[in-house]
Amino acid sequence: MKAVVKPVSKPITEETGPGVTIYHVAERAKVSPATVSRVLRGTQPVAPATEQRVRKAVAELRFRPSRLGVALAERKHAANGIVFPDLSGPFYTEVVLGYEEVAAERGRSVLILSTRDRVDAAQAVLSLADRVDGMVLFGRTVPDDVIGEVVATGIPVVLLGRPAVQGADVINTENEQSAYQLTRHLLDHGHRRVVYLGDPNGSADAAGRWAGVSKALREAKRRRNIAVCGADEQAGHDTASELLRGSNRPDALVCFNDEVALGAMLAAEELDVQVAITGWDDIMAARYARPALTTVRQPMRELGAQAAAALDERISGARTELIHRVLPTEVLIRNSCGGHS
Amino acid sequence: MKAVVKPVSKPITEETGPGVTIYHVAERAKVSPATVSRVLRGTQPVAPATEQRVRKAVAELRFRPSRLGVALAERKHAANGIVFPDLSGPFYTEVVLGYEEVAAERGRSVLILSTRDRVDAAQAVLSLADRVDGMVLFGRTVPDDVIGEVVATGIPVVLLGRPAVQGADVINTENEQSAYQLTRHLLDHGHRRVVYLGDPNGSADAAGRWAGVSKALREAKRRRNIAVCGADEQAGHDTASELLRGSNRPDALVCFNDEVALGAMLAAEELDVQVAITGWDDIMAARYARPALTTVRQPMRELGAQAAAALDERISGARTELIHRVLPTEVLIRNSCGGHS
DNA sequence: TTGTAGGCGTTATCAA
DNA sequence: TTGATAACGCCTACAA
Repeated sequence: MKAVVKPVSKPITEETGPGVTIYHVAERAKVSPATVSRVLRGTQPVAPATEQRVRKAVAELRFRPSRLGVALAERKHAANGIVFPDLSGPFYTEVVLGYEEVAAERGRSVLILSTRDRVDAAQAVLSLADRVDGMVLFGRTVPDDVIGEVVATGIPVVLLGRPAVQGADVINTENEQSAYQLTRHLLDHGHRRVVYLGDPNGSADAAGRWAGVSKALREAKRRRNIAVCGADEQAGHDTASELLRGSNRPDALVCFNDEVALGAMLAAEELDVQVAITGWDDIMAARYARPALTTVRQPMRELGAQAAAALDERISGARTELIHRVLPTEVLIRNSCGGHS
Repeated sequence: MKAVVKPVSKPITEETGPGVTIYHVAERAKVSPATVSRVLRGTQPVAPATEQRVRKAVAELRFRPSRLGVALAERKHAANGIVFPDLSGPFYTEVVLGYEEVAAERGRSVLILSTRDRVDAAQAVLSLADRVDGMVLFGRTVPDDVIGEVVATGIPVVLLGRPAVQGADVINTENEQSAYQLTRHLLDHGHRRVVYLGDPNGSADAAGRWAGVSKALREAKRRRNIAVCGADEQAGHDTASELLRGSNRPDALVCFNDEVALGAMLAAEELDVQVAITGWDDIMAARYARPALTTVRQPMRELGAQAAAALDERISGARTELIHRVLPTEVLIRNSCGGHS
């Protein structure tokens, strides 16, 4: 029996738990570290008797392989990142959950990064990039050139809710068609002056929705009104407030998302005016608002899950060509758009 | 000028970006790898001219130190974990955001793990434990013994919304006092038959709230009614539905959280009965429900932020003794508890 | 100020 | 079937 070759600085004591290395186990089981590794990973056959000894030693010393060592040797993190602008509202939340679930199934951990009012977002994203094997990026987080840099690092990137960037997969949810449908519905029910509340320059989603609204209005030979507006309750409230107070008051507001729509509802309530309102996302509050909010439901879990799967395919090399996928959404007509169902 | 000592398998070419190691940089700048490291980390003074050469080489080769190598050498992950049961509802979401924000400030990445209906939760938590330098665990995720194992691995652990476990920091939000206050309010306004909807065995929070309700009822010499109930909308709806249909119908329901309360409101609406209802958490839908839901607001962001800070203190060694902190909450009286403000 | 060399904890190739 | 050995990519005493 030869002596263990590598001299370990920390004397091999009977220490237990953290601090125990594969060398300690090897010594105790009277085998080489290589054999311990083989037993633990099942990469090569090991004699039953040897395996028993090794497993015994592992158990007695409570050995757990160091992720740090494994990661360096394998040259991979076994982790994915996900970057989102915020987590408010159930939208991102559900996406993250769907993502985490699938990633976990595939044995990958998930690192999150919120860029919410962070000035060094680009830096943060880049630094995340060298802690993961791949990452998904939501639109509205960092500019295109940063995404380019991430892609250049060589890790697979999946974009969500954002226009394509060279070298990255893209998964979006349908916007234009649903927005068109929503607007048609309003027009068909007699609404004449429809205004879109959102910022087409703010995100690809906002632009897509506006395109749909716009198309329906054009077809109906109606004015294509838009009120550029932020994406939260307050912005919705303030913008709607102004519109509803002005002359030539709108009779329908197609809002970028539910938060904006709910803010707008509040404004209408305050001013005691009747106006049809629609949102987007189907957040919980949308169901509880009175009248219940007409909105569009996106397959959020699915979006996250598909993103994780897409990443995994690229990381594992199972797929090399890029994908560009659009998931269908569902229009939910409730009462806020006029009381007809 | 001696040759670089360590022979690198990958020939040192003029390759750029990923794959470039500190040796490539060293060679190009005609210094040793050690010097490159010194420049990049600023750990030791380096002659200005040398520094220039190194920085130039770094830029030209687009060198980024491998996290894998750094982590192993430093023997730390520079990452924290957070384990939560779910992300539904803004509660966990906000906590995670507060956590991530502070962790990022301190230069740590955040790994998330959701245990939601995952059968191998314990395994997942343990495996997360060896990818991070410390972690926070929400109550209702894994049993005490698993937490014990995590603590045994040697990493600092912070518990949230869960009774103390040997060796871990604990941060909770106030439950009993607020529940007491809420119940007193109901009693003072003439409600006689108050029922608590929640499961004291389900979580420490649920138990604390029941304790407060219980105390108020006892003092008022009222029956201490409890209906064991899950923590989601559906459970709230079903439980309330049954209670409100039975004889001796309650005139007030103190619910474990807003989801339960909103479900209960739906049930009351369906049955067309009047009943005071209160929730907990102040989720967005609580404000939009009609009547608006009386509830209790917890400092969620703050909870996450404090958890991150606490973890950091322990990891950095700035603090060794354990803390056990309780953050104050705020009772928000709205209309669902009777219409008096 | 700079270089040498060993260590961090695994994995995996190549012999034996 | 098993062991020796060389990576993996960086950090940092210790020497010079």
